[in-house]
Amino acid sequence: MIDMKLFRDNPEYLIEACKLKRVNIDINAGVQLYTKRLDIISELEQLQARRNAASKEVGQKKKAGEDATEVMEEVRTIAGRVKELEDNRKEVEDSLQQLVLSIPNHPAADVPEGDGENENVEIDRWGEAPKFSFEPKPHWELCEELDMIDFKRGVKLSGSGFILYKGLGARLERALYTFFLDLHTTEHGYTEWLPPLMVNRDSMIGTGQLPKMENDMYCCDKGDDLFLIPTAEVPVTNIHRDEFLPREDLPLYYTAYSACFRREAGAAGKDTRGLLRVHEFNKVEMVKFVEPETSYDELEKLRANAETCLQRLGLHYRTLKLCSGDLSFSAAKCYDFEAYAPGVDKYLEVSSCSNFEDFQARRANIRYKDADNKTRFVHTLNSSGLALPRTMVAIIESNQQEDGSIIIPEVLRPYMGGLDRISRK
RNA sequence: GGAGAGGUGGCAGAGCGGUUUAAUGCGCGGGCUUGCUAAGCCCGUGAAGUUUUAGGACUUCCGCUGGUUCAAAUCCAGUCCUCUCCGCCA
Repeated sequence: MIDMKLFRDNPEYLIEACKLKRVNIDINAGVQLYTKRLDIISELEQLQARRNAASKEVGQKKKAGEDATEVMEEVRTIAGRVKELEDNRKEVEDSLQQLVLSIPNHPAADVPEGDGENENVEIDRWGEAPKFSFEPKPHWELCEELDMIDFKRGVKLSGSGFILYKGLGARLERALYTFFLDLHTTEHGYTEWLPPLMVNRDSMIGTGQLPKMENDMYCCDKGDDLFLIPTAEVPVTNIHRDEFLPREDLPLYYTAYSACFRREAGAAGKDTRGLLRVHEFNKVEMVKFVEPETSYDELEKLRANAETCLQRLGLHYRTLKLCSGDLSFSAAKCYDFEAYAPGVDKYLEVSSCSNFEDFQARRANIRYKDADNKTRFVHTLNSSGLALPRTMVAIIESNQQEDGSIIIPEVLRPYMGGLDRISRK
């Protein structure tokens, strides 16, 4: 249940959040609903108090053998009015709930204000773009030539945006997510999970995909009301939904590999060639549950963990700090990492690294007791580490040779049976 | 899919229409006493909300949603989940 207090405490804050995130919502309507709700509750509680007392009185009178009809009649009258008020209350709370769920998180103070991706700020670059003595090819050509991906049959099976990996292509995919998982579990201190790929509605609301993004989610609605996860963030963050976390367990570091499913509604035709934008892809995700005071330090550590993935693979990349208008619905602050792919000559987003503060914890009701034994919401964070298709693009295009072969990054070779290059047959 | 059993506080587990103000135990917190690989005793101990200068007061919550009743943890219906057995099946 969302914290309704938001309305009373600081509507201006919510209005500002909507403005910065470029979301159009009438907060004042919510404030009115909130006030109305308080009035209803106030009358309701007085009546309930009287009813409880009177009911007890009936019991006592009956036990003493006295006549209780008068009190019984009073309770009956009260019960009618109570029913009426409860109906009103439910109606008001449903509307309010709907509104509260559609308010985005407020951006952190150091997030630049801006409209969209053009106003994101590049804050760092690592490595250098590879140089070629020949014209580098795009990955879709290389993958076809090296028999790594069967694009045509993938389309036959499921439609555009579904990838059929083959041979060493499939092996490289497996090598990549295995490498990431090993890195996070052995060097970065994360616990590995393997979650369900379908989750219920409560889970989708908990992390903030619903209600806003319902159109972008694959839904299995043959009476099941289940959704295919768009990221492992959803099941992994919801592991602790409706739970109290022992303070001594914090911070919790979780990682999970999963397939991810996105309808990408409205994105057709835009940078969709090859592996650039697909409906189903593999990803390794990192999720943290931390005490609020530490969450921005944890964000920097998380960021370093994600960057380690790119650095070990030897990929040139840049780091962006997202502006308010490009931040996701749930995020307070977010870094994007974009790997350079020379074949398409583009920087491709391979990871998003976000602090959600208590936004998801409020929706998913994830709490802990602080040092003063006060009940508080934890802060949640997550980062891809990494999303595979575009990482694959960057690896393939960056490591291509004039003869059309691809050099396999050293860290992946143990996962490729020692193979150091993928060549034409 | 069929049949049965069950879902109560951090945990275990009573209660099965009206002093339930949810027993009792464990755990946890505080205090006292005594010291010999320790224990004993006492007190306290769920969440959300409203209200009060304070102490406190009030409401809601016994899986969830409805219903019956003057009154529901307790009765009824639906639903979700767990367990046992049967069936089917990778």
